[in-house]
Amino acid sequence: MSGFKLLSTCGKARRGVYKTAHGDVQTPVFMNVGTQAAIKGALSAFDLKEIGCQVELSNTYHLHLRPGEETVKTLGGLHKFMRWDGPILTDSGGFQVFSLAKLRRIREEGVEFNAHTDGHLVFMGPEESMSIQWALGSDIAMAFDECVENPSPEKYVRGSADRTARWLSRCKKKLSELKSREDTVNPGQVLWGINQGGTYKDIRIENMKKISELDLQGYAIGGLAVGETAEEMYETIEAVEEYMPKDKPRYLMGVGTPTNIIEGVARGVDFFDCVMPARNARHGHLFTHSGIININNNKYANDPSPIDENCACPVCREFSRAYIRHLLKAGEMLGMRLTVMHNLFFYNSLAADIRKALDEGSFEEYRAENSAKLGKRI
RNA sequence: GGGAGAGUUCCCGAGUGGCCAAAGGGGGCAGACUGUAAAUCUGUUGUCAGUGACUUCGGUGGUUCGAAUCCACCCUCUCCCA
Repeated sequence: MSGFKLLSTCGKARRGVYKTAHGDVQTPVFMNVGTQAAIKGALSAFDLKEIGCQVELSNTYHLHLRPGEETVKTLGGLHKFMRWDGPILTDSGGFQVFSLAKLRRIREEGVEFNAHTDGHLVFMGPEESMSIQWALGSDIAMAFDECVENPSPEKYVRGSADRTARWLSRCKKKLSELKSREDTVNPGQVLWGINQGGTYKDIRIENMKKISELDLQGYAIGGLAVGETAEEMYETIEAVEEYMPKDKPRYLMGVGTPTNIIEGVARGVDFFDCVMPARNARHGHLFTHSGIININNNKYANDPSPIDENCACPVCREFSRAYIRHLLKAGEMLGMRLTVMHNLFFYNSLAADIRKALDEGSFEEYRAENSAKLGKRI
């Protein structure tokens, strides 16, 4: 039902296709983050098609709290619930262990949180996370992990990475139990493992060797872009990439800037996701083919041109910078909707451009021309 | 006509003799944002020169070592009584 096919390579960069229970994913790919089964900025499943989305990403922890996985399951699973029939990846809630750090207690069994919604005590371990993701019916379930901030003490990172690896075995066991025993809305769900180890290459490599033995459907690099420099991030990817299975998709979690994505692809990564295009869009920070602009800046007040002259998105086809700036300044929801649509379209077409360059054998030229340029403020 | 009150920096609004270039909010200007507790957060917002100087609190004059703050008159506005 699922599986990765490598179509071509260019150095470390890979062009592939990944089969899921809800269709094929052309890689490299950027996945669009809709934490609570919605992309912030008022985008729906209708819009996902418009912006060129291949994979939607939702969050186990958030959907567990609200509305609860049983509700979603009763309504036919996440796909039917949000009316998106393409591939869905659910993040395990592991990142919330990190981002809600003040409210947590980590033990071998799992993590106790005080829910950010109302403070009630929530326990989530690998089994709980897998059960929730199974009920949600996503196509790709992520392993429950701990994401440690960088830099962290080596001893802590090692202990955490080892525990995350133990949790991964439990995730795998739990999913196969669920598959054999319990009904679901998506029997084709698969589990991807997550590599951890901070910026310590030996820990990363040791951890990767260990988890690759579990023969999962995909492998992610987690715990990056959480405090370290871009250079450290790239070096970490390079170190661990050698030990990642060649015939499985690689996912660099939570990354990143357009530059990070091009550089990630150049280092053998296939899947990316990031809140940046959506969040920054809401704040007026927009990506263009010539670099980054802040649409709130006074200099755009009377600018009749589109956000990006070279963008084919529905927003750039119709609306001026001046109008979009006005909407954002005036606090109109439409301003956020339009900017988010543009930025996500930009990210999805960035991935499409990368694939095209790989298909045409011109990835290195593409990288040389765009990697630095797309991250520059103009 | 009589009585009461108010006029503060872009706006609203604190401040009733020195610690006031003047709280706070809004607005403006700029910055941050990387598996989303984020329609959030931060800085800045009299002028000029990089620790300082200068011009501001309706106007004019005065009291005082010192005034946005006290006094006099004037201007404008609000409310109440005729």
